Amino acid sequence: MQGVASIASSPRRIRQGNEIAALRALHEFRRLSRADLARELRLNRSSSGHIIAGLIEEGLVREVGESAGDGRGRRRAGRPGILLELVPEAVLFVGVEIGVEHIGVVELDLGARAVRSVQEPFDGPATPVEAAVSRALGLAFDAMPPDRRRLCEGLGLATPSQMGRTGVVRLAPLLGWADVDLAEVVRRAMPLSVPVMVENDANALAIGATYGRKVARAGVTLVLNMESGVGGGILIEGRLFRGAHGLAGEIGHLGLDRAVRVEERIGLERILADYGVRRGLAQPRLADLLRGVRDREGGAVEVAEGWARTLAFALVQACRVIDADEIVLGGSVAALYPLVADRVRTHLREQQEPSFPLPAISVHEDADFGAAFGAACMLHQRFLSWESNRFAAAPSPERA
Amino acid sequence: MQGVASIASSPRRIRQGNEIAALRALHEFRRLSRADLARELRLNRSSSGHIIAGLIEEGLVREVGESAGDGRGRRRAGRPGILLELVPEAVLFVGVEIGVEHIGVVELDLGARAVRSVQEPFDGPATPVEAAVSRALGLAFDAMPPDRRRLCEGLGLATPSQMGRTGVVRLAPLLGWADVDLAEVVRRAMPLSVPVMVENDANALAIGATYGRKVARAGVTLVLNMESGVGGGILIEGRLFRGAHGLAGEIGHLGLDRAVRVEERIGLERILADYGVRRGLAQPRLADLLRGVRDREGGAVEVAEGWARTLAFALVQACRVIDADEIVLGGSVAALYPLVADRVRTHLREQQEPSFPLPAISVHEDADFGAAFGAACMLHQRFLSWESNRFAAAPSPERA
DNA sequence: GCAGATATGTTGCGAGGGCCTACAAAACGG
DNA sequence: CCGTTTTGTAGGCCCTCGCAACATATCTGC
Repeated sequence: MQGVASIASSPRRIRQGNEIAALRALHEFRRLSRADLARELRLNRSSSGHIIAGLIEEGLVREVGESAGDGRGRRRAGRPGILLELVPEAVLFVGVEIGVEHIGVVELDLGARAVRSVQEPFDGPATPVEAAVSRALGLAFDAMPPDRRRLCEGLGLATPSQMGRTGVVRLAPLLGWADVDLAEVVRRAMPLSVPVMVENDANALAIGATYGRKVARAGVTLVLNMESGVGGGILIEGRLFRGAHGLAGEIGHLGLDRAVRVEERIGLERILADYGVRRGLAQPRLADLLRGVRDREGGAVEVAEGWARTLAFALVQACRVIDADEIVLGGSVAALYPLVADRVRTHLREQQEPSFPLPAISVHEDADFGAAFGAACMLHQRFLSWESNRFAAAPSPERA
Repeated sequence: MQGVASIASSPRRIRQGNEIAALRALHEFRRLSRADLARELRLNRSSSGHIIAGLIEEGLVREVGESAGDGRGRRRAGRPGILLELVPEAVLFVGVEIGVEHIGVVELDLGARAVRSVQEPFDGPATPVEAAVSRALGLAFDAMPPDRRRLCEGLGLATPSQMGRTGVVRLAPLLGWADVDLAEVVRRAMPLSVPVMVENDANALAIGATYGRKVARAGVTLVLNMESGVGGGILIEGRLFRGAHGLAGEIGHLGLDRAVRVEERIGLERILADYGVRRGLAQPRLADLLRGVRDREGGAVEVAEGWARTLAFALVQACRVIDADEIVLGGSVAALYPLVADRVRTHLREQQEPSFPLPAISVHEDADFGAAFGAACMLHQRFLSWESNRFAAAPSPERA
């Protein structure tokens, strides 16, 4: 899969490439006729029909009863096409998150929709790798009926770890892991033989928070996950940018100056502590702070203003390096953003050069299963790419 | 060239892809036999031979008199292969830099070597776009004999401008340009019809400083251009990462804190001014500072130490965002680095978390024609890619 | 010096895929 | 009701690759 060789191709790979392109187009546009598809892929109508025949045979695509119509009921002259769509229930992708305090599982269908999700409390730091993986896989597969299991086409695992491209964990301070071949541990513990991918939770969340809006959004997106720590992930043209060691986007570690890091100022713990001191509360909760800001309560407003200032600084710093045009805020602390959005924008505008375009900022809702969902999305994306193991039994036998 | 369609392929595109792969492999490894190439591209020997026959026909590849041998003279048993190489003089790429004080031109051959370079003084701020472009193209083509012109396969232009992917300049404060379709201006002024690419000078320099070591280096490289201002560019797997607006990597604009920017501390002007104050010099020169540091002269050493500290801070900040594993320092100020390399590394280690791998740092020499060279490299890279206009007259006529 | 081993380059054949053309089918418009 | 337009499908053609076989060129060991 590296460099020069990946360009070369054999006649059979043509077909594979076109099948992938067809599946992606159907995922992106939901419903297309064979003729639409031919235009989209710049193929001949007859080739399009032939490819679709194969995919229907495989059970991945089906004809929709309804006939075409131009989206808004407008019918053009001419014979209407037979609409095609992916068969959502044809395959299944499982995403698992092993967190510090909980384990989560999400099942994704071929339409990249979550069809099931479960969560359990979990004591991460007290659990060795093998036990944690075993527990997580148990939650994912034990209750799954065998005929459903057979539909599984991949498993993604997200954990708060620094890990290399191949799934070797260098360090996971929050879980007490170090130098573990996590992907290998998972593969050994898997009850079925499907592709396994592992990824840092912030990176997985970044994928999940942006996946499916458009399959490949042009531009650069920075996704933040703001809890006690502040993690992040970067997407370039819809693909995750990991950096050299999987640490790209970890803007919580940016320095405000040489002494203080961003996450020590905008993380959950710090803003709650600040709020507690200002209001004389022993155990302040985020909900209290949010209500306080909404009610323009003294103390809460100051905390929110400081948060907005520091967040803006961090975003400006990050944008100067990666020039993002979109920022997505996730994690529980992100709930603060809508309350101080204009303050953040003001600070952004003040700190950034006038000529530098400001990024669009949005909040990612429904992040409950964020990392697990993202991990499953990684396998969905993989299924619709050259790495898909639909071609595993394909031509080149000299490949390990 | 977007998303789904680029995956689709036809038998003719297979051949094109394999020709590209062959050219790239020959560029990367300099000399290969047909059998080597077949292994490299994972093709059959016979296919490899057929592709090479086509490329020889086109005049892009030739057989080398010498026979194989395993690089170090070691001959294996068996019939030795006939070595092949690119024909450097088969084509030509022109790179042009329009700077603030000079115009530069570089000619690149198919081996990505500079075969000619010219430079002229130039008054950038006083020259309107059309005149500047006309002057630059004149320098590039007026003295070029017609049969050499015909070999030209593309022109790259680097200028200190913010510009979009399509070559529209948003703003070029140093040249006084704004909202110009620079690529279009160049195309209209071109004496020949070849692909034109325009790029920000820091980005072009980044490409030039890293091009050709390996065609596609794995990992993330940050290239800095340190003069009065501090610009930068980012390469991911050997490809330029522009960001959403072409501003990625501009780490001179990073904030040291909310008030001061990095380039105000490590840029040429500032360190010379500092040095001048400390030594009571009216017009200090960089050479003096360098000598001072080498001689452990008071004042010079302090300036260098401050520079090292700030540079380290900037690099740490950038690495926390993009997780680079390699940093290349360019521009005249980079000459300071070798004198304080261990100080920089100490500061890096202190400021970065212990678990974060430090990037390798090197200095890019011979940056005289850096941006022009890089601009030419962009077209060399393009020629060895799908965008190559060798396929322009190819199948799809419905493409604009 | 010579046979065997090993690797290269070339040739002919076959398979698979997409393109082109032609044609039937299914709507719409007057 | 007929012409127009678009869709889906079938057959023939061309292209590219893989495979197997062969001639070629070198090394190795006797």
